[in-house]
Amino acid sequence: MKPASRPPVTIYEIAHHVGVSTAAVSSVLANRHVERRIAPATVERIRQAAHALGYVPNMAGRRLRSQRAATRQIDLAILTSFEAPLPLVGQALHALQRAVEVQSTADTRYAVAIEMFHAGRIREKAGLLDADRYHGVIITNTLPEDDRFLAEASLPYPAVILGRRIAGRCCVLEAPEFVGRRSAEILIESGCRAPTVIHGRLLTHTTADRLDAFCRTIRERTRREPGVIVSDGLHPHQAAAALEQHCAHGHPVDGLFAVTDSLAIGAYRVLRSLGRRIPADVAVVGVGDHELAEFFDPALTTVAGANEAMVAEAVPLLFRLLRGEPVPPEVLVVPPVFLRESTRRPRSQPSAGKDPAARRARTGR
Amino acid sequence: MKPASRPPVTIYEIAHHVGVSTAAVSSVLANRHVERRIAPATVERIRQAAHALGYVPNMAGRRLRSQRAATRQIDLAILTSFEAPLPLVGQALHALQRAVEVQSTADTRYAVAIEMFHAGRIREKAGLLDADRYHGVIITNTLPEDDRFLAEASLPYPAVILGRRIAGRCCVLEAPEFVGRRSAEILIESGCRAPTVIHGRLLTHTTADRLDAFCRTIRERTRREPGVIVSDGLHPHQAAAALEQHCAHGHPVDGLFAVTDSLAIGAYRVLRSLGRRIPADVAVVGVGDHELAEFFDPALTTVAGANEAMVAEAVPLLFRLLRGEPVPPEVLVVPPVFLRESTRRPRSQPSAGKDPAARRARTGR
DNA sequence: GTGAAAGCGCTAACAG
DNA sequence: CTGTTAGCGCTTTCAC
Repeated sequence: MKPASRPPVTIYEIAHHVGVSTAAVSSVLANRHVERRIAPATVERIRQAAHALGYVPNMAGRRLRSQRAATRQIDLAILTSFEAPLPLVGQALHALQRAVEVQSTADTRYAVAIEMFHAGRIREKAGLLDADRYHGVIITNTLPEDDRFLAEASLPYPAVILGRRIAGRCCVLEAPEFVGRRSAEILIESGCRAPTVIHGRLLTHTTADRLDAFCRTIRERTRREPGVIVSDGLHPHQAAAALEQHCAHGHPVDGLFAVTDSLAIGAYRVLRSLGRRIPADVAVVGVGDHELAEFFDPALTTVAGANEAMVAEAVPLLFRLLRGEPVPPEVLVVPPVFLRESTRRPRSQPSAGKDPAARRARTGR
Repeated sequence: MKPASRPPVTIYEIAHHVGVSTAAVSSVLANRHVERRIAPATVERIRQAAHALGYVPNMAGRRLRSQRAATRQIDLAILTSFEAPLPLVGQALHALQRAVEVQSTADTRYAVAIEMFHAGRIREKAGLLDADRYHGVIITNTLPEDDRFLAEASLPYPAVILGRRIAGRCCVLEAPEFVGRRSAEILIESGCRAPTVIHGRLLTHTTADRLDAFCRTIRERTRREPGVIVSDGLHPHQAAAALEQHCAHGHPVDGLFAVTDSLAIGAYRVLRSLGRRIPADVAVVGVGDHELAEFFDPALTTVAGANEAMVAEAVPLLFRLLRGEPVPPEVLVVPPVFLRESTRRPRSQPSAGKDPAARRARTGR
């Protein structure tokens, strides 16, 4: 943020500067000087002055006045973090746009904006609490710090929160524990003895829940500690590095749960380069937010992140809030599960005796 | 679009309805009734009335008035089609947000909106020509029909066009022919005898250019016609279906250029299921807009779409337009090339004699 | 506790 | 051809 500069230039100043009326300036700026039959020389002087003075139109003023056809504009926003993977934002955006298109009437138009904050620092986002910006927002990809802020802050507009539970707000969530538990079960059913989870250092509400549920389920069912790999970030590169190091340290891995799709992609590459076959040597379960999961080789089994489903719930909720209708404080979405090749471990386990790495992993040591 | 309904409710009507002044209504609606010490009963009645009448605040009015601290708001938008792949939009959005963050000052805030139109039907987009919405826009993912419209239309705000050349507008483009030509060269250098291109039915300026340049280069260098596969859409499924059918018809393919990354993904799967090895049997070149190209198996060689580079050029251009500074009518971006495994055809071609499909393909028949 | 009233920056109807 | 002026819907100061 740079310091403030001088106050905005108005058409009044331009008019004064050129020595004409504001009406003349207005019409020139709106390219309506032809109808107004303004002298070409004047038009030119007005344009020059506007440029020279650094005129920037005030859209609020323009809108307020020209809204003569009684078109009201509804301003919506999606609030997300810079660090978040874009696909979820893209999905939300797409769903919102489609809804908006349907909701649009001759006298109501919508604008969908995106606001980005730095993960964990939503409170520093300027203008967040201003009541003069948005009619409603969808908030997503927050970190726990952000959630805490949102719980205290009184946002001056209706909001739907995606993927987090925040007291007093309308939230759409993945059914808690589901993803972590099902992923653990899938790995166990695949015969894994050394199930391991990989996650990024920054844990959101959702990823923390997945991690916890996975670990708990593994402990309960196998009486062992699950392996845990912490990646610096969510990028495949980082996941690959973390997994590689984990394996290099001799930790056994024959089943991998990636709390996020991008982590699974990174894992695939390392496993391939280590000569570990999927699913024969290592079964992999990902979170299927990624539309390409089924195009991986082998196709990735996913306990699908509920993104799409969550978005589908959130958008109508936002419109209900906008209309002032009552909404449930919380909507749980149970994500679909896609069993694909990455966990379809053959019963006969043909490689068990041949591959030393696989055997070591499978014995849990 | 539904038909119009009654005109918007204002605080004046609420005030009238409840029998209080607009000042009272305003303070209640802004949750400032405590400072104003309004009677709880009145507060409640105002709230009820607002709800009952279906009050929707007019942000323009609010903003105009409360803009006392001289904060001016700059409204920017990214205009894209519903049908476009979201990654490009995501990149543009991200780049724009980061720029906006830097540009923000205490007295200037930015809002970045996204507007979506249906491919080829940008002219039907309501409010596109309204001067009271945006200070500037970035337009992308247009089809030729849209480009024609944009060339005629006089948009009432500065615009930067991504990936298309439109007379009289500031455009950022992939260096023409580069992607198609380089891709053709890479396949030829890989020893392909039956290079084939796959593209979607809808051709944008960019994809058409890639297709043309590819075909021309193949013809010039090999004196043969390139194979052409037309996919119904850009989705991997559709690409897979198209390629499968092409192969089923006995058309030889030993080199494939996918004008779009998602097409390459679909192709990978089909080739795998047909038992064709990449790159031994079929070399594949994609367009590397996809951040995951290097995580494919084998890693995909890409003549990178210039998306990232284009966006990096476009954002500063938009700000220069906003400041009224002169801009070049056209900026060409030469995309980087990433040679990866999908074209690293081994010199010895160990499979040439063994795989009948491969041999057939390689002889060009 | 509450109302009256002055504009925010702009457009457009109207009067020269 | 050009200027004057009345608001658009809202917030806020000031007066009661």
